Amino acid sequence: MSPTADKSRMVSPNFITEIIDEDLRAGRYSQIVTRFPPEPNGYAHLGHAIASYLNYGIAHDYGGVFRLRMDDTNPQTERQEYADALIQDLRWLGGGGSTMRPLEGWEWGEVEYASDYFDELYAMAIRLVEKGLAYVDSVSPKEMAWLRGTVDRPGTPSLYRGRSIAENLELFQRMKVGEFPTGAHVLRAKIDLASPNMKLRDPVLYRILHATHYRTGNRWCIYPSYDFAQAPTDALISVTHSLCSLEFVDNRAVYDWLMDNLWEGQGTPRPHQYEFGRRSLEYTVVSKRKLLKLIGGGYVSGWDDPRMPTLAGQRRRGVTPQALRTFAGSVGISRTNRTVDIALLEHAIRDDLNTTAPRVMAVIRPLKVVLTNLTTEQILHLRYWPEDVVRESPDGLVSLPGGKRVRPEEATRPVPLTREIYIEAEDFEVTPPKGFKRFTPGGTVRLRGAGILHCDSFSTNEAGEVCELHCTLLGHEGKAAGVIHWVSATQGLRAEFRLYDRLFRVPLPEAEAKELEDDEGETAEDKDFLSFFNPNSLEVAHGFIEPSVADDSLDTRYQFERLGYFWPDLVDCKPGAPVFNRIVTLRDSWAKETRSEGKSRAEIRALKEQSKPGLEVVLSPEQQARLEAFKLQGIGESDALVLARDEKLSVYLTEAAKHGNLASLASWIVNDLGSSIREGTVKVSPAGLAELIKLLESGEISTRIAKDVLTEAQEVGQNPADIVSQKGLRQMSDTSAIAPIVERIVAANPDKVAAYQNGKTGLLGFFVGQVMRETGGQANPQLVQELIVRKLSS
RNA sequence: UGGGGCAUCGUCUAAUGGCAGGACAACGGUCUUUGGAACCGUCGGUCGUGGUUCGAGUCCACGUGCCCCAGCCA
Repeated sequence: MSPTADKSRMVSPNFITEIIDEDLRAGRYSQIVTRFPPEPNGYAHLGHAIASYLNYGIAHDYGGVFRLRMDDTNPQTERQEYADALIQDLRWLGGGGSTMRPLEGWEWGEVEYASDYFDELYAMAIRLVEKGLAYVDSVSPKEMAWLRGTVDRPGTPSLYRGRSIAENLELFQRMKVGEFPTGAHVLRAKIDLASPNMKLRDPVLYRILHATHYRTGNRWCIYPSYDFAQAPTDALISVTHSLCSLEFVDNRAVYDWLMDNLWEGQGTPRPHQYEFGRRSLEYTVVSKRKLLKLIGGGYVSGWDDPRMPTLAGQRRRGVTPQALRTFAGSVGISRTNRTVDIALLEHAIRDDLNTTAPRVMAVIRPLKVVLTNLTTEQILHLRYWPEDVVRESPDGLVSLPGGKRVRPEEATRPVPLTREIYIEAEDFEVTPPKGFKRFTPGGTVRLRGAGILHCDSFSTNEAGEVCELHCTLLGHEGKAAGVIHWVSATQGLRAEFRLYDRLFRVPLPEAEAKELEDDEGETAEDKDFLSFFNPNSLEVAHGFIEPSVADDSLDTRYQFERLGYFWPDLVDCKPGAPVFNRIVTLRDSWAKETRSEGKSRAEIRALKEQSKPGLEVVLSPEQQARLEAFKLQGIGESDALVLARDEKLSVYLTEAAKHGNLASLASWIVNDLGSSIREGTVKVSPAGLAELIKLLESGEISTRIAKDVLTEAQEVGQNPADIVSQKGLRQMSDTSAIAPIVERIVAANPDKVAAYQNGKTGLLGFFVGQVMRETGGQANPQLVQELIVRKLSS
C-alpha cells in the first residue's frame, strides 16, 4: 500500500494506528488489547473477515492481545450453531487452510462470551442504580418511543423516572428473579431526555426476556442491551481500543458515560471506542436479511453456496484464507463507508493461487478431434509448473498436488495422448474473428505438450454445428500463433464443472434497487435487489479432465490451463463422479465484451448532482449594518461577512482593535482563532493577539512564525509575544544569510533542479520548504522564494 | 426536520501547510508452448465557490452530495 509500509505489518498505518502510537507514546496503555465481537445470529461473511482482520492485525502489529468475544445478549436470535460456525470460520480465516504457505494462524486465548459476564454486568447495573444514575421504567415500548420525542422534539420524562433509589433497587431485583412478564419493565440510564443525540435519551440498559439462552439457559430472564454489554465487557476483558463500524458513532457518548460512571477509580485504564467505515463488495450483498432472501427464494443452495459472500461459501468455492487476508489488508481502513472493486478480491485470489496451484488440463465444453496419423498411444510426461513459477520459487522447489515440495524436474504427471482427444469447443472457429489465435479449418495450432496440429477437415451435425475435427499431428518443431489445451477422449475422466460468476448483474444491486423505488414509487418488496440477481451466476458444464487427478488428494487446487483455478466440491464430489468448482477465471486480456450493465458509482453520483442553486446568506438588519461598517474599515468582503454574522467574533475583534489595527486583526480572528472563539475555548486574549500582530507588522517576525506561535499559544495558554521573546524568534531577512542556504539546497538536488527547469514548477514549494526547514521556519519566505526563482532561472 | 459522520484517479488508499504518490482496473508494448504469470510504459484524481498564505488536498467561510440516529436489535 503506502511506500513506507512495513512488510511485517498486517495493517497499513491508518487513523487508528496513529491514535495507538500516541497512546503508547503518552504511556496511557502498556499493552494493546483489541477484540472482535460478532453476534452469533448468522454466519461470518466478508465484512466479518475485514473487521476481524483489522482487530487481529492491530493486536499483532503492536505485540498485543486479540480476543474473540461472542456478543450474545439476545437469546431470541442467537444459537450455539452460529457461535460454533463463527469460531470455525474465523480459525479457518486465520489459518493456513490448504494453502502451502507458512502458517500465520490467528491465536486467541479462550473464546470470550458476553454471557459469561452477566453476573458482573448485573452488579454494575446495581451500582448505577445506587448512584441514582439508572431507573426502572414501566411504560410500554410504544409509549417509550413516544416519550423519547423525535429528532426535532425533545423527549419527556416518563411517570417513573423519579422513582427512589430504594424502589428502583427493589424492582430491578424483582425483574431479575422473574416476577414480571417479558417487556413489563426495563432498566434505563438516567442521562438526558432532551439531548440532540437520540442515543443519550435514557438508553435501555436491561430488558426482561423470558427466553432460553443457548449458554445460560434459564438462569437469567433479564438481558443487557447492546450499549450496556459493550463498554463494561470491553473493560472487564481489558480491551484498550474498541473498534466498531461507523453506525455506532452516536453510541460512543453512551460508552463514555458508562465508563465515566462505572470505571473511575478502578486502577486499570478504561477502553475507548473508535469507529471505522464499513467495506462492502461490488456485485454482492452481505446483510443477513438479504442473504436469507437469496436462500429462501432458492436463488442459492444455502449459506455455503460458493457464490455466497459468506466465509463458508468462499471456503467451499476454494478461495484460500491467505487470499482473503491479502484482500482485507489491501482494502485498508478509513472513516468512510466504501464499496470495493471486486477485481481487488479476484486479484488477491489469483495472486495466491498462481504460485500454489499446479497446472493440469481439463476440457469443459468438449469437441472431438481425431488425430489421423497417430497410430500408437503415447504417455507424455508433462510438467505441473510453468518455467516462470519454477524460476521465482524462493526455495527452488515446487509443489505436487498433495502439497509435497519437490525439485522441478520431479514435478511431472503422466498424460495419455490417444488417437481421439477433446479440445475446447470455443478454441475452434470456422469463421474466426479478427485477431483469433486458435484453431481454424486448414490452420495450425499448438496442442499443449503434444506438438503442432493441422486441421485437415471438420464435420458438422444436422444443426450445422461443428462436431468433429480430423487433424494431423505434426512434430514439436515449428511455430503456431496459439496454444490450446486438450484431454484424451478415451482415458480422460468425465467430470462436472461448476462455473461461478458474479451473484448480481450490477455492481451495486442495493443502490439500483433504491433507484427503482425512488423513480417508480415501487417499494423494496415489489422489486428489490433480487431483480438484479444474475441468472448466469452458476453454469454447470460436463466435460473431461486428465486422469492424473484421480490419484490426487481431494483438497487440491489446480489451475486448469487457460480456463481458471478449480478444486473439487467437497460436498458433492463422489468417487468416480468428480465435481469441480471454478474458484476464479484467469485474467482474459482478449476480453470480448464488458458484461457489466449497471451504472457505475460515478454515474449514480452524477445523476444526483443536479445541484440546486446555493442560497444567499440572509443577514439581519444589525448584521447588515455591521458588515457595511467592517467593509468601510478595510476588512475584506469574505472576512467581514463571517465577522458580521458572528456576535462572539465581532466582540473579540472590537476588543482586540483597542490594541491594534482592526483590518489586519480581522483575518487572523476569522481564519486562525474562529473556531476556538466560537467554542469558547480560546486561550489567546484579544490584547495578546494584537501584540503579536504588531510584531508581525513591524517585520520582526514572519507570518509563518506568527502562525506557529499562535498555535502554540492556543495549546499551552501562554501569551504569544512571550513565546516569541522566550524562543528568540526573529525573521531572517538578510539576503547574505539566506543565499548560501539556497545555494546549498539547489546544489544538493540537481535532479529536482532539472525537473523544475523542464516545467515542473510545483517543485518551487519543495525548495522553499527545504530552506524553511533548515532555518527553523525563521527565514522570510517571500525572500526565500525570490532567491530560489532567481537562482533556478539563471 | 435536530444531532452526528463523511467526501483525493473508474475503485481502494497515501500525502499531518512545501514534488498529489501507490495498488487494482483499463489501455499499449516486451516476453511467453497458458490470450496466464512476469517486466516496461500510458491514461487518469483533490465535490463546488470564495477567503487566508510566499505556498492549500490539508486552515477559514458558504454551498452541494452521501451515510447514521427517533428497537425493550446489534
